[in-house]
Amino acid sequence: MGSPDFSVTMLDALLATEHEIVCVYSQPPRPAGRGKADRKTPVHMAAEAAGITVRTPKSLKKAPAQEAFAALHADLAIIVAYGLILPQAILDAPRLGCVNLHASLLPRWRGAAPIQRAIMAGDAKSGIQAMQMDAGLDTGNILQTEETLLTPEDTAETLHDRLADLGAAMLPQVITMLDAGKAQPVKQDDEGATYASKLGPDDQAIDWARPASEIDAQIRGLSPFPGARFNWTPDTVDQPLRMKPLMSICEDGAGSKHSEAPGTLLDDRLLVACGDGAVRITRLQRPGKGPMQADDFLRGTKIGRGQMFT
RNA sequence: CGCGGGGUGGAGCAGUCCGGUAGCUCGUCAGGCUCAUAACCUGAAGGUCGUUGGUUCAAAUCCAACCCCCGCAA
Repeated sequence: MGSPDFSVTMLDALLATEHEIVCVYSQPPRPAGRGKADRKTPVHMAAEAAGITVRTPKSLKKAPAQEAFAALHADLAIIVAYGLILPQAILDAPRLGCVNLHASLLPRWRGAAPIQRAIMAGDAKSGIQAMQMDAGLDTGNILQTEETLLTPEDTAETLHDRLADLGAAMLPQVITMLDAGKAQPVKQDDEGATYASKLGPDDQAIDWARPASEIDAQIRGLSPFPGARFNWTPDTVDQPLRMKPLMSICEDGAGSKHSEAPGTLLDDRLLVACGDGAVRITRLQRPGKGPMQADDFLRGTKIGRGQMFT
């Protein structure tokens, strides 16, 4: 069970094993992209391409859907970023239970957007974990963990890809362990739990008055989707442009002291004054355009020291 | 038929409203200067202005259709 690209990586890993995949569950096709036409999820398409039966119920709370699931007589269910709550009846159906792969080091970042939240919070490390699902939100017992250290160059994209690869490598081991009855589930410590709530517009808007380190983390944590954003009004235009920074470097060391108002450009190469320190934007996107390196942007744009971002 | 932005030498852009010699910041190539350089100077190559049709003496620019790219709480 899964929906986005992240889950496709795990599906591919399963396809490479000897195990039989009796059915794939995914979110129903939804209006998306240009034209808002209904689109199948990445998992849906990948499963079809592999010739596997796909089911896309809107909910699993009702008896018919639960009976249909039980009728599969699956040994095990693997859930990766599926997006639906699984009622107890579903959790109990497979002989070996339901295993969830979650992209954080639980109990930190339970919930919807663990990858982005980890970077936005400036965490030193992240990871992916296999967990025996229970009725709570990402509260099940941990079966296996793979950690990875975060660097100042990491974005949601790089971490996403890295965790997907780690998860794909880990998944077959977990299944083998469960099948052999050798799994050793470890209880989570609810004390340190934090929640990775869904990303919204408030998460995207940059407040230049905040410290440089936080703004840098925000930019990278939301890159490339959905993207942080700020407004810039060029001299030649009267409407502010909604700019989307995709990569940045935090410059909050000794040499970055300044007395400019937050949002002011401190040089001609996109060094922006923050409440504390400054952030240099190194990759960005302007409305209607594709992502570009700061160098390319500067070549075609009149912008320099003293201008203001809001 | 959801809304919107855009396609101009290799890159990023201006020019389009108000038709009249294809421009800017770079890159590339050649030469020069320099102990030296991603620096500086001189010169050169490189473009059917997304496509097709229309209007016009004349279209990147105005009109129509089509193709492709991008953003909109993923």
